[in-house]
Amino acid sequence: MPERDLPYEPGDIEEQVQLYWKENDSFSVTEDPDKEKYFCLSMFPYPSGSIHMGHVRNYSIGDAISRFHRMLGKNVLQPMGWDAFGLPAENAAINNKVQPSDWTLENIASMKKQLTRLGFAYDWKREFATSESDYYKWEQWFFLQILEKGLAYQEEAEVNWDPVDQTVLANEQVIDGKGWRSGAEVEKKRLKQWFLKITDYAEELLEGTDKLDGWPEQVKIQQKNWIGKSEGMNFSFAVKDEESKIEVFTTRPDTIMGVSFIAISASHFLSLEIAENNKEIFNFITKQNKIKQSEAEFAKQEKEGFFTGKYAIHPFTKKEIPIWIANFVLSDYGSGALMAVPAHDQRDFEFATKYKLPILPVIQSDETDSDTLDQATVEKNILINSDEFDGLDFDQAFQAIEKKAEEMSCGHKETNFRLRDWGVSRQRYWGAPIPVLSDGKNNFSAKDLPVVLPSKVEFKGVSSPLNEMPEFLNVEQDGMKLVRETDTFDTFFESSWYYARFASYDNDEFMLDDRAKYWLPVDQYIGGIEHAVLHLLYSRFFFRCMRDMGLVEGDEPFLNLLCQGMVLKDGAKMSKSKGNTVDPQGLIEKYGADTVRLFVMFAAPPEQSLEWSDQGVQGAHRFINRIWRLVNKHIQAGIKKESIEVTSEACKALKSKIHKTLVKVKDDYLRRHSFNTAIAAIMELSNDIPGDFLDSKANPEMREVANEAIESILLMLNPITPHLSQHLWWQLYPSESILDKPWPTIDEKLLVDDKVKIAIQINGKLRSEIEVEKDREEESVKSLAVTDKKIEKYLEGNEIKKIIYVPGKIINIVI
RNA sequence: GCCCGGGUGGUGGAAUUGGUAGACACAAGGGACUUAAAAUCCCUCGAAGGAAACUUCGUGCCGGUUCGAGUCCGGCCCCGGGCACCA
Repeated sequence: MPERDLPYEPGDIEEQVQLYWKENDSFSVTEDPDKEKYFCLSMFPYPSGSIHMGHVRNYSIGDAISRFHRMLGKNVLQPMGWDAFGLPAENAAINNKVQPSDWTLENIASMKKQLTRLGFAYDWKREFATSESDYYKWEQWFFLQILEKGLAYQEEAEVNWDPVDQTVLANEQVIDGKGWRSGAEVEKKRLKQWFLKITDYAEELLEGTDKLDGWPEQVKIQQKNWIGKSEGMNFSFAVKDEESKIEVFTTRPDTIMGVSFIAISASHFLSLEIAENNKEIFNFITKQNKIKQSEAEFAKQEKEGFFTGKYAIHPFTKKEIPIWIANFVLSDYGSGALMAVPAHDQRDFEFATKYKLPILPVIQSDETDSDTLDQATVEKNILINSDEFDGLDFDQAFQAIEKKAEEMSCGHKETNFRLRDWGVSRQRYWGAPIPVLSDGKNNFSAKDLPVVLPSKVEFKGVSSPLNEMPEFLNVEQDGMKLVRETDTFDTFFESSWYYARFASYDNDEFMLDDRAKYWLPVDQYIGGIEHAVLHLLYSRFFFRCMRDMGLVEGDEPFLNLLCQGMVLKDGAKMSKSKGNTVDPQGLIEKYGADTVRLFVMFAAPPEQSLEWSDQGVQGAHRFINRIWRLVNKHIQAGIKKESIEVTSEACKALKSKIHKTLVKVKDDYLRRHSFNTAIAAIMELSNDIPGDFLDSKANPEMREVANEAIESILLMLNPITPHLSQHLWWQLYPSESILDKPWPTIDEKLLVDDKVKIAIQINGKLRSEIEVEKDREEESVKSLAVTDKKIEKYLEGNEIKKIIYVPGKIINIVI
């Protein structure tokens, strides 16, 4: 019997348990064909220097899921790495005069220490940072494969340009249209940039979304909206007295007869043409084209436009339709022009109202008098005022209009996607260099050249180091003078395939090997909702590219997805800028890792935001102390493992409670990911152990059931408070590891009660309650209900109209 | 502006498929233990009325469906997040 070590000292216990894990290499896994594999992955962090509560929450959830699945006998892989390229390293370099690489490595070291202190079950041998050339050389190789397949191309694109600092700015570096350092008015600048043809996969990504059964509905909707497939028609409007034509795309070809103007964007070729001879329009489009606007800003701006003085010819009626330049037309969707139908589109309606343009209703609705309309009617319905198309519904009209347009060669059916190709070029230092050479006209793979960052280059706070290294920049290949690409990859490039590299982490010869086919797809992915679109969509795209190269099998990288909510304090998101952060480090030192983990898991369901509470942390700590005392009391009473028949009511009741709790907690962990209710159920069970069961004077039957309760509690808590569970398990079974203990076998017979409580309602209001045998006949239960003392007085003088009986639950008497 | 979430006691939350609203905690109040404090243990704890039994009301607001609605439907208000005016 080990020495009793009251009171609970988390620091010592956790250190001791973690040392045991380290010495036994407890979380190192390899491929095992005999076991079911389970790949549990939490989104890897950017190494900012120290972990925050969001990390603690994210990784506590991932660790609980990993440890639980290990108890189910699976071969569980839970790796961790570092998303190490990015802007903050450059900023720190400028501010602190350190190299981004040094700064990043230091941050990784301190964050790794913190994660280890929290006791997360990571297979650290697989750790990598994306800024290591051993990692990014593979994505450079991968990019060259993509390039050869024709999935990468160069094109001019707009960037934010700071004219004072002479540098490209990220969106977050633009504040109120000004550069964050210089304060200079930011300009749009066009640069040649690399794009990946994600649009080639648009249809497949969209179809795949529906098959993601393990993903939250809201994330799937966001992805679908982002891909944005819309089916409609393309119409070609001739410009009066001119050769040119305006192409428009519409999802509502049925409203073609209601077109009252054509709206074109400020960067449409016709706008630019007219601006040459019109100062006013020139100023208008210059203003529109000056700075890049976010979509939200674009949406909120007051509708503005200019009449071009030109007219388009309606393809069917040949009527003249004014052409307007309008600020609500996107330049990079469709053709940058649209047919405006104010009666049936709200934006068109607002514009038409402002500029007194005609509103022509062509779809039947309750309100068809255009003079009294106060908003557009967007619902599909029967066509009116549309000549030969009158009386048709949407589908019929679509067909008829399509046929006529085909005959007149002025339009055709078209499918449009919202999704645009992924621009991967960044004009930065701290990123993976794009491995391409150019002779000024053509691009060539930098296949036989070292593509890693040259180590002798010092970071000076300007874009790529290669810019300043003519001897490195200019190379000769087969007698041709070539120039090296100086841009680096978007950091989403690294995070789009890192999950796969964990499987083949030590392969020097190949990007991925057969081990990736064993481990992938990720069975459970956990991370913030802010990655609902970009990161997850790019990963799904890359996975398909890797599939098409035979590197991985299947279509999707992430089978199940859990998006955890934000951590709030005083109702606002915890952030440095708001100054409302709580440092996890201090809490871990004060209460221990188990308390912090227990609190973040108990305070809210994982998908919801979590309101921080210092008192809640104390509560979690108190519960751990209660378990500590409970187990110690139990051990002091003396454990005798004997299989004893359970006969007394109290013992039967507790045994039943144990098994019901085991079922609930397993379901909460496995299916519902409802850790807060799982913990609540464990608390209930621990409250339900009668005090005298833990007394040395208790009979063997009571002691036996108490022992079962204690063991179950430790096993159920193990995924959340692994140090406490392991330490106390050692008190019961010295030197036995709890990590691979299976989930206790559930005795189905104990889950069903002989007697059930039935609520009795009168007209839906609770009036009484009776207890009956669980398989008692319906008629018999009903007659018991109507003769119940409390019920009788309500029935007096009233006629029973109906009795509804929900077996085992409720009786409703309608009077 | 659009899209997606959410709104339940003093607080965090529970109610899993339309079936007893408030599980489990936190805070507060009262009590026990203690010389005292801390820790621990016990009791009370949605609102109003009532001595009590109990009654009425109550899940953002208004209406609907249903024997029965926190849960489903329609309309609205507020809060949070995302964004792409997608024609």
